[in-house]
Amino acid sequence: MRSQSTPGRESTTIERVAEQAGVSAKTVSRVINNEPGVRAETRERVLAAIERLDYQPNLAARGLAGARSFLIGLFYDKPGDYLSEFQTGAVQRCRESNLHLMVEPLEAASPDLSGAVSRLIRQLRLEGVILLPPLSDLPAVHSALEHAGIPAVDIAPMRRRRDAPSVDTDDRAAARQLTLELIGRGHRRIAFMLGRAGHRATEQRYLGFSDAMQAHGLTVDPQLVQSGNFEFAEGLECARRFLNAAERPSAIFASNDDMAAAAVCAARQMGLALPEQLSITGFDDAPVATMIWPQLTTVRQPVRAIGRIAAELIIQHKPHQRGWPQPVPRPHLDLELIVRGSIAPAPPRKT
Amino acid sequence: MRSQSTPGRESTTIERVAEQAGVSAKTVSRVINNEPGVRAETRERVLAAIERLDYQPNLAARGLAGARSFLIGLFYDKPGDYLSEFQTGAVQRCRESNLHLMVEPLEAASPDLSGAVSRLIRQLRLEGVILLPPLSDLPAVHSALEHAGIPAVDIAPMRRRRDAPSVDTDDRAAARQLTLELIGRGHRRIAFMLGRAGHRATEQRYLGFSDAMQAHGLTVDPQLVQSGNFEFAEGLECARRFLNAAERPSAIFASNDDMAAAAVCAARQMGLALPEQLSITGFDDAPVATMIWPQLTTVRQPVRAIGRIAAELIIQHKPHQRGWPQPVPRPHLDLELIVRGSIAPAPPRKT
DNA sequence: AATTCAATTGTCAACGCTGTCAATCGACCC
DNA sequence: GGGTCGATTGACAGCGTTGACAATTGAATT
Repeated sequence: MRSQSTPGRESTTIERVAEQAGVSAKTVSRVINNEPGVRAETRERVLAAIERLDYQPNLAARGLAGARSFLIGLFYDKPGDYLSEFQTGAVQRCRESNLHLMVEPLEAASPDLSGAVSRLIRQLRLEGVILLPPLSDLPAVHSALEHAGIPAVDIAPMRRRRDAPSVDTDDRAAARQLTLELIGRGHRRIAFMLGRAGHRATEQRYLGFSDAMQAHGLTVDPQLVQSGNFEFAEGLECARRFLNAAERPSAIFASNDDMAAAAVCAARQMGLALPEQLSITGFDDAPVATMIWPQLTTVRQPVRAIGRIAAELIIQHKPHQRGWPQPVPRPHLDLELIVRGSIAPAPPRKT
Repeated sequence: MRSQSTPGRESTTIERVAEQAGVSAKTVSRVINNEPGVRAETRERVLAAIERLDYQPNLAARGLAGARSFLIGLFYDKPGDYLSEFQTGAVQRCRESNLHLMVEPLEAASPDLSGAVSRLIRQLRLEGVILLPPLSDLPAVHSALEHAGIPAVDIAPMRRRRDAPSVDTDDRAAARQLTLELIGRGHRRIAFMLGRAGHRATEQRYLGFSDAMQAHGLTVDPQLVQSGNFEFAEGLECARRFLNAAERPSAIFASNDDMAAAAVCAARQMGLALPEQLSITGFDDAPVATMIWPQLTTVRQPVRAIGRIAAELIIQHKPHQRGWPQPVPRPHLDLELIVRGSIAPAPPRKT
């Protein structure tokens, strides 16, 4: 035998299982891969042997010999709370199919993005890739992946690609609903804080807001639509501008919770009573939503579920069909409106 | 040739590079692995060929043929903001050595924890594993790893294992320093909110607090030391108990920012002016620290750097030396005290 | 009983690389 | 000129699994 570096660690091979079960290695392989054409009784016997020997197939060997690699890539740009939540969902789904997730941070702004992607996929032979925004909108990434013939799932992309699956939630509908909560409480003059440009969420949330306002014949004051870039700091500035406007809004709809938290701070610093004098809504149900007072009315994103579905889409994709079937899967996910203390009936209008 | 499932995707092999460079495959392998005993000129030639052909060695093949797998595992229990930050640091370091990180969530409470660990390492042949708390303190995990002869780095473990490396920060010193900031502002009656039991941070932060109090001859009222379990909700309860105490503390030291945010909420609901009537400190410099008003005085954890170092330790570990060298590496990391608006001089004492 | 055919199982090579060990090279020495 | 020795390089056999294809089995059919 060849000297193994890890002393004494001979792990069971498929050969040993075959011996135990009294079949050939190939048959064991068939059982492992759930291939058809194995008699039930034989399958049982093999399964028992696997169990008895506590056999685990070697991933590297499977990857080398076969067409599959059992590896899925998760490419992201910036870390964040939602990332770990998302990846946990994705890993869960992977486990059910004996796949593994390789997380790879990628500089969205890097000049050699497509080179980096190309190197990764050739090195790892990924079976598929999940792209988190803003990577899900970068042509450099898409083309490298497509060139290699590797299926990719876009998460919340700005523009859906033809023949490519994506996972996203109906932010527009949720934003509409959230806005209706404000309108229903008598708010008429509502400020809207936009997110970062180039994100689907930014666009959709504004559209939903707009829908609701229009449906009620309310006009949106352009001065009350400004960007906070999804960041607390910029949200703070933005909120101050809103609150110093000639005619103060009675509510602020922030496109994410961080900015909503900023609005809370700004309002408090100006001595406004919350939520009596100003209603505030956020989006995402981020940790901060319940760590401030008043707690934010917001929309919960099923982040873990989205991760799970993204993995599911890759897994469902049949390797031999290059490209995706028509129609491309478009799973639907429901958002949950969460009403908390940060909104209240609009104060009586000063004449 | 054997039919590849990915049509037309013939990636360059080591053989092709060898041909280009006019050497044998083995020599190319030597260059790739930085093995000694290759003439400089030859090395150049091979490197040039690799460059020209844009060759990427196949990970599965390397893993199968050689003693290494080029895979490091990151085992965690619960996702969270710090996880994605940590893993990003770890991946960065891995990249520099052409390694990859496999993230694997593991149920700390699972009855078959050691089985799960054992299956993972046999399937993946991990070169090393990074254990995030609380996994870094579970004997089931350690023993499975040790049994397989796989090096593991414990992150912030409660008890350091003999002959096993760990990465942690000097929370005790930082907590001491933070407490001194309070004492220096005249605070004498300070409440301490503990974290979750079984975490090193919980223990060390309290000790640091205790150190500082003792150094100044201040007594710690046992009624003012209670646990908020590192969670906002429980922190809220805990803060209320502190603030309703017969003699109210003039400051609260919360063991993390989430609980500090809870203290802020609790105080505000009781109508206290912050920070004039109550100073509050947190720990970690979590996102919430700067998203509330007043912003939290806290301690920044170099999370990404810790991740990087954890990977470094695994990488430095020489595979042929089973176990770790004496003395086991104990890298030192500095914490950064960040003074923000949540602390102020103690109000004059009533009497 | 011979034939047929689908179902089941096995044989063998190959996946792309590295470990082992042998071969070659070239400088240096007697 | 031949010999010696360390430095380089190469030949070759796997690593553990799966793909292609051949072999075997056994029930149904003639």
